[in-house]
Amino acid sequence: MPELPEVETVVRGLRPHLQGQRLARVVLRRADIRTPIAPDFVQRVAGAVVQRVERRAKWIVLALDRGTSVLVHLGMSGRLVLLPGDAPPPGPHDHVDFVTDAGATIRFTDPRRFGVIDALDTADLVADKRFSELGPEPLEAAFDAATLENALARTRSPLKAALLDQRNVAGLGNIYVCEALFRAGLSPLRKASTVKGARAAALCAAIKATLVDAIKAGGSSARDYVQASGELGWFQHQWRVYDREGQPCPGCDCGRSVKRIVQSGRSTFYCPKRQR
DNA sequence: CGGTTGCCCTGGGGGC
DNA sequence: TGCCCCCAGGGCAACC
Repeated sequence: MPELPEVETVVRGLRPHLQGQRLARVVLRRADIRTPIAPDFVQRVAGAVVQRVERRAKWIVLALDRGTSVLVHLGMSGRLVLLPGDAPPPGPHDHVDFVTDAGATIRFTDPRRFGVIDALDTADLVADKRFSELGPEPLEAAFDAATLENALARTRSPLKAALLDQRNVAGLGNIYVCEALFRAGLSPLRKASTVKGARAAALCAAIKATLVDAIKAGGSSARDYVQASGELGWFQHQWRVYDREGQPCPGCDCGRSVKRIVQSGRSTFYCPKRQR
C-alpha cells in the first residue's frame, strides 16, 4: 500500500507523540510475518527512549537511545496507528503494540503480513542492504534532472520499471509512478535511457510535484492505508490516471481515455496520446 | 549481469 | 446469497 507520501504522513503523525517518549512496553503477538520478527526484538526495544522518528524511502526509522534503531516497513497492507489512552482489544492482525510511558499505544497491524519490523544497531544502518542500495530521496535538492538522467541512462528497462526500482529513486510505488508519468507527459513504455534533457527535467519536476501534493492530502487511501491518527488520506480523489481505466484523459482535450496495461506483472495506467 | 517473472499473504469486489 | 476467481499500494529469490 504505502508509498513515500503515505509513509511520510505516518511519520509526521507519529513524531510529536513518539519523540522523547520511552517505549515502556512492547507486546509482540505474532512474529511470523513474511520476514519473521527476530526473537530478541522485544528485549532490544522495550524500555528504550525514541530520539528521532524518520523516513527513508518507504521505511520508518525509530532511532532509540542505547544505539538501537527500529525499522518498520508497511509492505502492502501495513498500518502504524497511534491510539492515545486505552487501546481497544487487539484484532487478529494487530501483531505488535508499542506502549509509551505517556500511555499511548502505537499499534502495528498488517493483514497480509508483507510488512517488516526489525531492530538493529544504528551504526549498522548505513551499511544495511535495505538502505545501502537505495537511490536519492526525490524531495531532496540532491535529486535533480541530471541525477535522474544519469540513473535512467544506466537502465535498459521501460521507464515505468526504472522508476519503480528503488536504486534509481527511493520511495515511489505503482500509484505515484503512474501519476508522475502522466504529469510529465512521458510514456511508461518508453525506454528509460531515452529520457534526457528537457524530458528528464520535466519528469524530475513531475515526481516532486506529485509527491508534494500527495503529502499535502495526507496520502492516498485506496484500501488499507490510514494516517497515524487513523484518518483517511485524500489524494485518491486527485488521481489523474491511476485506477481510472476507461475514463476520459484529464487535463487536456486529447479525447482519449485512460488505458490500463500490465508491465512486469503490475497495472500501469496512462494516456497513450498525451504520454509519449 | 540486468531485467522479468513468480511468490509470499489476506480480504474485497465482480461475475456467474 | 454463495462461491470462485482475480486483483491489490512491495520486495525478494529464482529464473532467462
